This record gives sequence, C-alpha cells and structure tokens, in this order.
Amino acid sequence: MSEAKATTNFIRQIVDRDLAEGKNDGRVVTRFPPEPNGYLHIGHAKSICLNFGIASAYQGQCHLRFDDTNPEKEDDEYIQAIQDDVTWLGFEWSGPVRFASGYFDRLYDYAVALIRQGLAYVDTQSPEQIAEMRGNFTTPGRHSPHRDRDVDENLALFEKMRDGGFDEGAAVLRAKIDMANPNLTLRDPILYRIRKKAHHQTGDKWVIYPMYDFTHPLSDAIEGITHSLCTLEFEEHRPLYDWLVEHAAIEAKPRQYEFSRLNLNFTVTSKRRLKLLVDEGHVNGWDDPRMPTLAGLRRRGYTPAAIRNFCESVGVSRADSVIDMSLLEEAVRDDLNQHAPRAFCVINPLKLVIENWPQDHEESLEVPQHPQDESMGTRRMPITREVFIDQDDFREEANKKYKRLVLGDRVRLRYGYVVRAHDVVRDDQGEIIEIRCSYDPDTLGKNPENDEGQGKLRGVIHWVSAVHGVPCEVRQYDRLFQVANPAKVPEGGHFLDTLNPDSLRVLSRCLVEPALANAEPGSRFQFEREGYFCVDQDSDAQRRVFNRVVGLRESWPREA
RNA sequence: UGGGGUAUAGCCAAGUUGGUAAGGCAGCGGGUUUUGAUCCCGUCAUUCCCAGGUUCGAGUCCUGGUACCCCAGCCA
Repeated sequence: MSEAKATTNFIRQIVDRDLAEGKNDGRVVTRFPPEPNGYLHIGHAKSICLNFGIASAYQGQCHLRFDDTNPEKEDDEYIQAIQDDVTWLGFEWSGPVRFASGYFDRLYDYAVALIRQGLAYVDTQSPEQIAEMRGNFTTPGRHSPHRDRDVDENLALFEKMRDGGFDEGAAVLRAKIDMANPNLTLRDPILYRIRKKAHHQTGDKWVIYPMYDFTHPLSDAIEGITHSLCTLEFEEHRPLYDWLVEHAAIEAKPRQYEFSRLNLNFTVTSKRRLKLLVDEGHVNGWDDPRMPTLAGLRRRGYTPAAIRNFCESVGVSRADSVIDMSLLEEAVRDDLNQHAPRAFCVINPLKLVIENWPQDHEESLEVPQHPQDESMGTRRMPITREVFIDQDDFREEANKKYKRLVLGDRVRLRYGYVVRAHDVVRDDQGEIIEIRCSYDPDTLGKNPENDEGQGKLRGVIHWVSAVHGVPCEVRQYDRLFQVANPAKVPEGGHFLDTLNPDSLRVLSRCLVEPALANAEPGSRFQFEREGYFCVDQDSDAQRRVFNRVVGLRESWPREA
C-alpha cells in the first residue's frame, strides 16, 4: 500500500546533525548532476530520489545541473530526455535548469586565482609523459619539469591555452598538490585540458574545458549546495573536492558524501553498455521496454510512484549491493494493483461455443472496473454464444488441482455464467480448435443449485466475446540477460554473450474486450489472471499493442 | 603492489552513550475470495565475516586475520 515510509539512512543522519549544529544557516541544498551523455537509468533514479527526497524532507532545494564539461561525449538530445525523465519521475527542480558550462567564465577566473596563489601551473609535457610521471600504486610520482614556472609565465601560458595557441594535448593546467600522495587524484590533478570542439551550450567560445574534479566542487560552491551526494567511486576525489573548495575563496563550503550505487541483477546499468545495446541494435532504442532506462521503464508501463517506492525500499548505504529484480517488479504490482482498472484479454484464443445459448442472443454485463475499489465504476462487457478463452484454461483431463475448464466439468466464465464442457472439435492435425459447452442460465451472479451433487466449481476463467472481441498484439518481456551479473564477463567472453534471445515475445492473435478498443497509449490495465499491461505508443486505431509490464504473482502447484 | 572503502537472513537494510537483533522483498503454513491475484493471520538470524580479548553484559569497544569493491583518463 501507499508510499513506502522513509526509513532513516546515514545521509539523513548527517543532515540532521548539521541542522542540529546550525550549519549552513539551516539550509539544505542538494543537486542532481547528470552528464548529458546518455539516458537516465534506474540507478539514476536512486540518486534523483535521494537528492530530491532529502531536499523536500528538509524544506530545502534541489538543483538540476548538467555536468557538461566534455563536449566530445555529450549531446543536446540527452539534455531534453533527462529533463523529461526527472519530471516524469515526479520531481521539480528549484530554479532554472543549470549547466556547469554556465560557470565557465567564473571557473576560468578561479583557475587564474589559483595560478596567482602559486597553486596551479601549466604543464606542457605530453599526455604520455604526464601519465608516466604520475607513478602508480607503489611508486610515487615525480615533479613535472614545469612545476615551478613562475606565476607570470603560467598566467601567460594559460591565456595562450584559452586563446587557442596550443594544439590539443599540448598543454594542461594542473593543481600543485603532492606528487607523492598515495591518493593518485592528488598527484597534481589536471584542471583544464584543450579540446577544440564546439560545445553544445557554449558553442565555440572555448577551446579549453575544465575537468570534472575542478568543475564539480566549484559549481557546488557557486550554487550554494550544502550536501553534494555522489556514488562511492568518487570517494578518493573528496580530498581534492575539499582542497578546491578551500582554495577557491568562495564563501560556501559544500560537503561531499558518497553512497553505493544501485545494481539490479539480470540487467546492466552502465551508460556504456546500455549505449552499446542501442547502437548495435540489440534493443529497439533507449526506450525499449526491456531497458532499465527510465524511458524504457516508462514505456514498459512502470509508474513513477512504483519507481519512487522501489528506491525508497532499497535504502541508502555504503555497502555494495545487487538488488533483486523481483523487488522492482513487486513495486509496480503494488502500485498497479491499487490503481489499474481491470480488463479481460485472451492471449492464446480458443473458441468456446455455448450450444444452448440462442443463436443471436447477446447480453451486456455490467462489471466493476476494480473489484476492490467501487469508486472506479463499472464497464459493460457483451457476452455472446461464442466466446474465446485461453488455450491454457482448458484441458481434456486434469486432476482436481487444475482450477480451470476440463472436459465434462464446470467452470465459471468470470462475471458471467457457469458452463460445462461437453465436447471438443479438432482440425485435420488433431488439434483442438473448439470446445462445445452448455451454460446454466440461472448462475448469473449466483452459484448453481447444488442439486447435481457436483460440489464446488473448479474455478473462474476470463473470456472475450467472439463477436465483440478486439484483435490486439501483446508483447511479453523477459529479463534482458540470462545471468544474474552480465557485467561479470568470463575470460575471452563478451557481455553480449549472455543476452536473453527470448527477452521479447510478440503474440499477435490476442483478443481484448471491446471496452479497450480505444485505450490511450500509456494507459495501464490489469488483464485479469494474466498481469499488468500498458498500451504501447505503437498503438493506433488499426493496431492495438499492449506491453506486459509484469505478470501477476503465480503460486499454483507444479503438478496440477 | 600503495591508498581508500564495505561485511547483519536468499536479496536489501535498521541498529548512534555497550543492555539482550527493526522493517521491506523472497520463502513457508493457514484464512477470505466469481482473478491460482489482492487482502488477512502466523512463521522465518540463540546470532551479526572469522579468531581472540575487555565487560555482569559486545552487532556495537580492543587486537589480529579473511573476503569483496574502488583508484594508475587530458572521462564523469
């Protein structure tokens, strides 16, 4: 039921403590800082929910800031898609959409200020030399021969960098920190590099671009971010973050805190791999319903509330973890069970002829949209002499655990009458193509008189009128990968090796009840006894396509 | 290999001055049910990575191990 209640986590405890100590004048300002180089996925949802969630829990603010410092990988396409996803998830950022690139001028000034303080220098070594001089885990780095250039020369050189006087790779600006530090990010980290590429926001104004490590803390400080939340891999960057905040002479002192990223089994959540799936055509785009992207989940039929509840339920900690896909699925079921109207859809149709039903007789049954929620109203469902039921709902013989139609036995057509199967009709191959049955007219809305000594009905099955049923296509999805951890590739293998070849099953001979003939793309239903479905955007008046969001929980005896 | 992290049930995760292991998901058993769904009830860690130690008392403190994750981009 309802929104999962927020449990505490270490981030909230830090905020509580800061507030108790009166830090930041009681302000709480967070930010969600995506790089526009791909679509957002379920892992980002965790970060979005955390950042926006903290802000709203403390009457604070959360900024949306594009961390766009690398024009080579970024694209305008992603900027709109990311905003759409955040909005769709149900969050509203405070103020305008921000861009790190919007701070390039100020960032440049901060860099100049560092140079003036003797804390940064222009290094004109080659990339190879710089890498080689950095040392490694066991060997300390060595000073660049340019480390002690005087301030004026550095200023002139940095200006020359800015003005295009160097080729790409010919010079970088570095912070002067500690080449022997065991933390490699402190070995005179590069602050600016030369890229003669147009930037999606700043055009060709710049040929030098600041690095993430330089940009992020200063952007946070500029925006007055109080709590800068990021994932664990940035932990060793924190000393540099603090160093820059310390030396850049900005009043604000944002603090960085790291949490573990969200991993889901049987899928991948790395932009690189997701992009590969798209680029090589293993899926049909970023919004393919099998993708763990927000766009994919949305198209699949996931609701924002389901994803928010899911993120709440997985919690926030610093321990590496892999969340079971079933938790995500349970989150949508929970939401859709409450809110999705019910409908009948026969996936694999098998004709059922009610022999004692008058030839052209029709009845219109009034059935609830949601059996547990009267406020959702009712709909009309026509029943006729011939209906379709699912092939899986009929057997010529079965033990009593099989709660569906069996030759010679009775079952209820849900919301309609009780029928008894008498006979089957076969085609030339011997396949059953039709069931002949009779109905008991006195069983609408009540149980049959028990004078036949039959005991209880076997069960209840769904059906669709053969006359009024609407043809549709159903797309059933399965996990994208066959192994729990596709990112763990064995020696000599490739992560694509474990792609699930049956992740998409298209069933095109399905029949849905007429009430759904004009269902809007994006609308969601529970197809009773089948699962939750969402009208795909490929649907139109001619063709109706339903995506299976997730099946109903199933718990019936294997032997039946 | 140097540094930085993390270990509580099948999967997550609370546990903050040491006081006798929350909660969710999964599982199991039962009840209601015109969806094998939902809903409801019950059950599910004598034990917290391991080994010692301190203490009346340790998941929490101390010592020593072990396992896993991250870092050697002019990516973020």
